[in-house]
Amino acid sequence: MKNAGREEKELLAEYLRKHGLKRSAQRDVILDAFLRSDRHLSVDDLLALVQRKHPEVGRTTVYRTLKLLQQAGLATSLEVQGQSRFEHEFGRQHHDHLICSSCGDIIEFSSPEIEHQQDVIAAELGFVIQGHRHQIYGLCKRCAARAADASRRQA
Amino acid sequence: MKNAGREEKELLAEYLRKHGLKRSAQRDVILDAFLRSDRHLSVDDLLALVQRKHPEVGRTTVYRTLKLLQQAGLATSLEVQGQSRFEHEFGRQHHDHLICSSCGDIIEFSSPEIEHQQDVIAAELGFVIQGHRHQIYGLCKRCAARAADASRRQA
DNA sequence: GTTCCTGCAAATCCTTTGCAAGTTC
DNA sequence: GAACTTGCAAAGGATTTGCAGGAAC
Repeated sequence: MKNAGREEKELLAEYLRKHGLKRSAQRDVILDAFLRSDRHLSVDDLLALVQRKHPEVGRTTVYRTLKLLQQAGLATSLEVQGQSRFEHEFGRQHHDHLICSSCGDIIEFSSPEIEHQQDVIAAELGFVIQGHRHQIYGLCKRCAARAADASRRQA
Repeated sequence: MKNAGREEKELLAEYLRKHGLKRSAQRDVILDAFLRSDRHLSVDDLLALVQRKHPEVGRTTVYRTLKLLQQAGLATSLEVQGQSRFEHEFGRQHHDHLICSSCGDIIEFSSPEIEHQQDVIAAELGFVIQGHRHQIYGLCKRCAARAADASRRQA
């Protein structure tokens, strides 16, 4: 795991250069924490990770840096319960999410069939797709099992 | 259009009775305004409609009544740009939405193929579906045409 | 009469913005 | 040194909640 995320770090550096922006210790640290995680982080999740080693970094900077990372193509966001969460974007194929309403777990899925159907629907309407969000809510395997168990015991 | 929404009104009455809740002038008026519209209303949209004839009704009551209508199965919500919007639920089949990022228009679609694929995906993961949200963003036919026009003129 | 409703103001949650001080190039 | 960044505090928008007065059953 040496040089983990080296490519992403260079991408950010390039983005900064191209846009006349500046490097900073905070940006380095936030990107690093972001890359080390493979979860769907909320702003506060990421802030907490960063503050473990750098308590002086502020929430505002995390917000601003995440926006930057999105613009640089390193992160994308999803909305879960009215809150933004962020995941890696670079080098990943598009996917959507199943979200467990019990434990909050977020599972990724991708479906060429669904993507294709979207195109068909849009084409019929003359609609030009720019993006989409598709979330499936329910119980993950574990929580479903637990729920089944509980109702069995009750019977 | 005599007795428009009579069935829905009875449904609400029944819901109130069953739950030991009370009827009120505000609830009548809000439901009525909601039923007369066929758009995807924000809380403030609905508030404005209601206040045309009943300026004394407060925003809080609209919030509370919309929650009630959802529980009674008369309304469902969708999230658009971090804001809730509401549409009729009773007697309607499930559908999802295309949202024009230029004019804000919301177009409905439904796709048995997509619904089926969702079931397949969930089944593979042992995930029990409770619901889903699927939104496609882009340009509606009219805005796409306008955009194409503008870029042509520029060339 | 008791219980439920209403509307206001205040509070909450997430996110953005103004600004003075600190950094980077 | 000019331009960009930061972190705080304040502002912002959407939604919820506490509460006293009013309506429904």
